[in-house]
Amino acid sequence: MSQTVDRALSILPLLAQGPADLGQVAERLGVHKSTALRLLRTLHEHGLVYRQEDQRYRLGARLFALAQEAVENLDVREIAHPHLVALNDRCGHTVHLAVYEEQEVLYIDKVESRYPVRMYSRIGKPVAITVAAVAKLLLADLTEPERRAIAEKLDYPMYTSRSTPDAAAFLKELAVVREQGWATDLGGHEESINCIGAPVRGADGRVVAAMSVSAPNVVVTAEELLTLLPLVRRTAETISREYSGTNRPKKV
Amino acid sequence: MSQTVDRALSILPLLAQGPADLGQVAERLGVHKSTALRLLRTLHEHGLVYRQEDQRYRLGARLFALAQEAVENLDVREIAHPHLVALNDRCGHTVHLAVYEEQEVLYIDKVESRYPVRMYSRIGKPVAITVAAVAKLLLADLTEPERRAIAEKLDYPMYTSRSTPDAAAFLKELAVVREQGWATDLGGHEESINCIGAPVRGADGRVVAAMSVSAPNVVVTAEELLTLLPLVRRTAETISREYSGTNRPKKV
DNA sequence: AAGTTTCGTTGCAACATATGCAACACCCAT
DNA sequence: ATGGGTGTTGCATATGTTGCAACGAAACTT
Repeated sequence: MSQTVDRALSILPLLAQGPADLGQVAERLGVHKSTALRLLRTLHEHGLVYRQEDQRYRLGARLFALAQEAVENLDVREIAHPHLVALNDRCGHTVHLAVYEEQEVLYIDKVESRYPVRMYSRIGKPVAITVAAVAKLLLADLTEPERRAIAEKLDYPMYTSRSTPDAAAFLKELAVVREQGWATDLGGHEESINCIGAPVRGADGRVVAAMSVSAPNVVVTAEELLTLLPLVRRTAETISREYSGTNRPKKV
Repeated sequence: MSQTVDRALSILPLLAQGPADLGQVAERLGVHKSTALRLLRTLHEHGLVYRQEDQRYRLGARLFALAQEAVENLDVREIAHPHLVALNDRCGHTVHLAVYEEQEVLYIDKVESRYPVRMYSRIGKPVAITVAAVAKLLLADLTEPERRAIAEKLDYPMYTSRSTPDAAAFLKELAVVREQGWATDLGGHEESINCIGAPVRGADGRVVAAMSVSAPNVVVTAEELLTLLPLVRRTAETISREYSGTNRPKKV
């Protein structure tokens, strides 16, 4: 763990929230302005940070290029995408694809129902890990000690009265999900939104990604949403088959 | 310029080419293995780098998350987006939005005609700078010495027989674009694809982004596409107005 | 199975490098 | 003019980073 690099990298999420000037960066990093300046300069040279005309800093172009390459290396996404679209065509609801990476669950694709162009809205943002259907699916596939370790490290915010309250309940839920091969989130994150999900598996049977369909209560009830379960599971299995079949052995 | 940070950041483009193990990273950085290890660890803690099962490193999904968050905060894009969609609704063709940054032109938004969900495909990727209509528009707005400096640094790949052949031709084209306030790419990148574009200007009149409409020959001829020019220019002007109007004075 | 190579990891001492300070330069407002 | 607000530079100190060498573990050979 390198202190200097650590500080420099801490600037990135800070700037992701919006442009900031030198003083703000220094303050939020807890370092002297001159130090912040030099770190920013280095980031700037690598194109990760951009300096706009008012001299404030924000994230730069190269970061986007890198991110693009990073996501291209996730070939699950490419394979899954057309199937997610097809699913969206049939049911009309929002479809998500997520992966587990380093103690986090991240959406890597999304097809939205009403506003097809508003796709970016949440991709890349960390998922509410204790309640989301995709998170349960991904965590349920870890080994028992891993699950336990993570469950105990997590916070359990009560987004709603139906949110997972604590580690014990979470582990129990994971066991259920693990056995039944699918997962739900019924109003656990937002009171009026329900969600059903299924796992995408690699050739060795391990879960490499998870997909879900979300819809608000006002459109369909939880019961109606659950009738889509076979369709969702079938889609996930189709993706799994294609992913395990056409792929080079060692990936993601 | 911080050496430590500089080395750490140099790892990212290196990994963008594909996964690498510790030894490879150390060698290509020209540092000792232990040094590379510590740098990688720091990158890892910030999620920029992911360690796959065979212990090799690759770019992490967090990068994607950061970029995503940053893109959301780019307000040109937010303001322009609905107008791009409206334009797409009317003409049916692919619509692009691009910005210039640090010697590069990048697409930051795209509304595609046939495959509305395939939006991600190229966003964030550098544009073919010597031929694309949006690139001409963005570069044409720079000062004369800047244009000359860039034009001389560029390569001029002959994608097709109509591609811009050299710096002289490029500068001449920029002068034309600058004066007429719009640009075209008629088969300069791909033989069968034509493109027309217009600039988005900020409060001070400077070009902050450029938009374009693209369509293949088989759908509409170049002449037919040109009839859309007034519509495209009007859209760009609408975005410009909204952008300069509702915003605090100093912004990208 | 034992030997051998390869790769990742750790502790440590020496050095190089990042740090905070203080002073300067600059712009905008009063 | 003058004051507060920026961003920027040179410098001496010491903090943090570096390479080394040795360890451990796993993979491959024999």
